[in-house]
Amino acid sequence: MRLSPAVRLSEYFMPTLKENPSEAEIASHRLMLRAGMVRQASAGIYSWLPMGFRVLKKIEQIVREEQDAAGANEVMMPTIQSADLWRKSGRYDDYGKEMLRITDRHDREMLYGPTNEELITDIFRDGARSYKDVPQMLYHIQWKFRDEVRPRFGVMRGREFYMKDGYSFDLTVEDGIKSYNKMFASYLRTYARMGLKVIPMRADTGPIGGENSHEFIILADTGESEVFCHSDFLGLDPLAEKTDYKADLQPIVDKWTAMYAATEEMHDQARFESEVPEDKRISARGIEVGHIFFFGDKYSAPLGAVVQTSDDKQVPVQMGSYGIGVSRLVGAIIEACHDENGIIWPEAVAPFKVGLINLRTGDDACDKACEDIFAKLQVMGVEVMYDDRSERAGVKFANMDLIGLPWQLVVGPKGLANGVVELKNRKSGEKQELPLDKALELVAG
RNA sequence: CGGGGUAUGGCGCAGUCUGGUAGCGCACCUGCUUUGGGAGCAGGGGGUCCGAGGUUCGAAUCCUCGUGCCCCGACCA
Repeated sequence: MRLSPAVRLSEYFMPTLKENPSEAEIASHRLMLRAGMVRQASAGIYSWLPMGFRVLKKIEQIVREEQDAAGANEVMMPTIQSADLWRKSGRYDDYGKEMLRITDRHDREMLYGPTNEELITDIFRDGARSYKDVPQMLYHIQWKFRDEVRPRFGVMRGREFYMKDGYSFDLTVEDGIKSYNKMFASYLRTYARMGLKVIPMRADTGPIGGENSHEFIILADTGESEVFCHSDFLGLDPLAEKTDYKADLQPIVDKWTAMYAATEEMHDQARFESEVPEDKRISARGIEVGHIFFFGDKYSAPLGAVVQTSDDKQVPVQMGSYGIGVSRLVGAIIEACHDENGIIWPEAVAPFKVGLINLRTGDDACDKACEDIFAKLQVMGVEVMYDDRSERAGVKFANMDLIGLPWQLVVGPKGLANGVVELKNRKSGEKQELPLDKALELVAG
């Protein structure tokens, strides 16, 4: 999907709010409403307005690229599923009220999918017969619905949410772990590309048990749960070297699981203190932005997803599932990246890279200079939002800080008279007056 | 699902106790003056006061029953 490379604010739909809506408690929820990214449709259900939708699509695209790079194949499954499938896995009765159940005109029982293990297993079972059909990894990015008792925190804990979920299919447990490791490595890259510091933490595997389940957590003051980890995690960079998915990825997994990291539920204070030197101990708030899980034949066995081995046996495939909360990430990134004035987008997910501010719309020199810059940025392939409205300077500055584009290019009559424009970096707050060419160069870099 | 709040114009709120036919700030529209960090003056538009019953000459206000939304907890991507 191609996003519009440039917009004029006078023609855009970005209803910003000066005051905080009373229903929004945490920063990301407040800022998303104030910046005109989303509007609540009902509890835990949101409409995505143009700018919020752009960010959602950018995150989705990064997820997609990294899934593809790891060798997963994209599919698209429906939001509405049949109850029959869920009866086979036994989850139709287990899932409880969180599952939104629907009856169609023929009184057939349907449901709005809260997840897709059953459907994907059914699809795989239908299309794979032989050990030669594995390994296989399938993923899709789709809306899901869980009828949470208490939705909150805006899009971070909505009832309807956009999620990437992937599934791996292998012949043996050993191969299954290899697939798990691929996803582990690709997740590290995915979050790093979004400008996030992510820490994999051993997750509670529940009744199934086993070592192979990790939650991917980012640190943010307003995070939902308490986490404990070694501070050296923050110095690791998953993008420092290329990830070779054909190679053995166990060293990468080992490197990222060697140091102590645990959520509240899994935390062991004694171990924490013995394994991590005092000055390296981080105890902070975290937000879960992904979860990976190897669960063997839990679904393949009851649903009959078997393949034939080279010695003529039928064996259920070994499966894993891998989730990334795409819509949740929009909120999570804001939680990790904002200040008192508004959002501070990491460049990779920013709705636009540059905000072009015309300080005096209607002034010939300013209008002409801005139109020229607006056109040049498009030629350079730099996504730009041009504030061409006849608002006062203060309004434009405040608005641009609120929506948090990485760069603000400010064009006013005073600067133009001296042959300069002002370039402000939203993150550092640093402002510099530069000749236009120089400013464009910096922005493009 | 337990506990607590709240519902008045697009947003934030007052008015409810003590009933008399709705108000303030922001936003919006028009005009003039302004113009480098959320302008000033003047004029203007917009509200079934969450819903349904009831009490009353009269209900945003009192009573009853619903509903939406938010917060804390338990639960979760």
